[in-house]
Amino acid sequence: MPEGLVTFPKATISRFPLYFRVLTEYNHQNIALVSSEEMAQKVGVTPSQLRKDLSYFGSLGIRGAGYDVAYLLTKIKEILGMDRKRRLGIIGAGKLGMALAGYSGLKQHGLEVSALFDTDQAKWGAINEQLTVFPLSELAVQRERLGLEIAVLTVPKVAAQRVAELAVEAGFAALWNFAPVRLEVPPEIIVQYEDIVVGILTLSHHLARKLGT
Amino acid sequence: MPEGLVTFPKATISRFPLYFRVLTEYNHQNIALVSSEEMAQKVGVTPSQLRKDLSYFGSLGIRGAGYDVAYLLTKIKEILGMDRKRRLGIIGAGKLGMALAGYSGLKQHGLEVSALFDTDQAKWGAINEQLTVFPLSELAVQRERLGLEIAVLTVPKVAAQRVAELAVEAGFAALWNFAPVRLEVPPEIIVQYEDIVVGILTLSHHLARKLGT
DNA sequence: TTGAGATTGTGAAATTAATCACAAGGGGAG
DNA sequence: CTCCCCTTGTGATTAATTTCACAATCTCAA
Ligand SMILES: NC(=O)c1ccc[n+]([C@@H]2O[C@H](COP(=O)([O-])OP(=O)(O)OC[C@H]3O[C@@H](n4cnc5c(N)ncnc54)[C@H](O)[C@@H]3O)[C@@H](O)[C@H]2O)c1
Ligand SMILES: NC(=O)c1ccc[n+]([C@@H]2O[C@H](COP(=O)([O-])OP(=O)(O)OC[C@H]3O[C@@H](n4cnc5c(N)ncnc54)[C@H](O)[C@@H]3O)[C@@H](O)[C@H]2O)c1
Repeated sequence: MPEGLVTFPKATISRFPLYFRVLTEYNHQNIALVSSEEMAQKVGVTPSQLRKDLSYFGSLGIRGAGYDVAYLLTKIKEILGMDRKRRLGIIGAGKLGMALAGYSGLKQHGLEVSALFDTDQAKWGAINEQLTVFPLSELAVQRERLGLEIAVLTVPKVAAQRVAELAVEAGFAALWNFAPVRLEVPPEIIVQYEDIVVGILTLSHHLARKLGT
Repeated sequence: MPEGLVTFPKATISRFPLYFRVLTEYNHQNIALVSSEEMAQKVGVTPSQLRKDLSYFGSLGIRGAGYDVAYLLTKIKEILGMDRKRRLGIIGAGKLGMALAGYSGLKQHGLEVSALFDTDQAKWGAINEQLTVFPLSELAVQRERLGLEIAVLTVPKVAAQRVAELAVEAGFAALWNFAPVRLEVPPEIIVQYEDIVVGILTLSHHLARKLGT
């Protein structure tokens, strides 16, 4: 089955990080082999959904036995692009930007925050041994120097479109946008939106339904 | 059409916050009437999807004319439970918890962070005029006193399950969980997961595909 | 008051996603 | 080496969601 031609539900990819997490746990517990049933239970999906999800990327299991934990981990890393380190530059060294810069969950997944950028002069300079906040004018130079691929947008929403354009000009291939606005960028640029308000308002809706507003 | 009986796609609700945002903009610009085509364009959905989404909640537009901005805003507020203020208690006054506590986007949607809780004694006390960090033992008392409904979990993942149980015991009706773990709670408790790693790994996958890993 | 023009609301059709159910192997006991 | 048991991989089926296309009906101008 030629991997490049298969199409699969968009939701499939969003389940892979969850598979990755439970596999990491099994690995820690020195469990070498796991069945789709056991794993699916832990993730909260059906076994057939798990098997179907994996099947889009080849025949990754062992019939009659289950899935080899270590092997499946390396395959999932490959699928999610975790087989090599990806470097992030955070634009907007404010409350959220600084929280993300100090979030260990990123490094655990091969994602390294390597620089921050801000227009506020007062924020420029080293934060610690590894991290420095640069002025925006350094965007292209530091991207090149540090090998940054992904720009994280944690600037106020009014600045987001302009900053996105600067990031594209500076050569970033992908944007991870936390500002609550839709960005206009060239089609070859990958954009991932992270909209926290959608989550809490979904919750609020359920709450309103349950309580009768 | 009896509102309570209609079923609709889960994704419908997650589009309402986006509709709300563009309507707020129209409102600011003193635009009173807007067509599904114009609005859909701005949000990034098809006009028929927008109309279908709204139709699940009644006949909210005016045939031949469009949607009345002010009216639709009040209806969407109702649907999303924004017609009254909801109070949040943040458990875990760390990097992310503090960022959320200072996030103006919440208040703009009728969501008010009214207290924080932490086990770390060094964090206890007032942050500013409005906000205080309490010890976890105060959870039930302060929930009652301040009218907190939603517990925001921004604690390390190893603590999340235990903290969720404490929040339920303390009488919270809903949990907004930022820790990367599935929570075991009674079925009547509403849980919304916010998993940032899913987003960035989805992006990483697209990047790997595009660049050939 | 009437008719032309516009845009909604919505069944039906098309598309996409999830589940089912079982044939196709692989493992291991004897 | 063989046979039985077990679990995967996957077509077929069912379910969910989106898109289509047009009848319904509202506005506005004359
Ligand atoms: N704080 C949160 O918890 C949270 C949650 C979800 C989304 N967001 C979104 O993230 C963004 C940042 O929020 P925040 O709370 O961290 O705000 P903040 O004000 O704390 O930080 C914004 C930072 O961006 C910098 N900045 C402003 N204009 C800039 C520009 N043109 N180029 C580079 N840097 C610029 C500011 O100097 C500041 O350091 C906002 O769009 C917000 O809606 C925040
Ligand atoms: N930092 C981020 O940008 C980010 C992003 C996404 C998700 N998260 C998740 O959010 C959670 C918090 O992350 P963080 O970076 O803010 O960590 P942090 O270490 O800065 O903050 C954690 C806070 O929780 C407190 N705490 C620990 N155990 C507790 C308990 N049992 N009860 C109450 N409070 C307790 C600690 O004292 C600390 O103040 C983690 O689960 C993390 O995976 C963080």
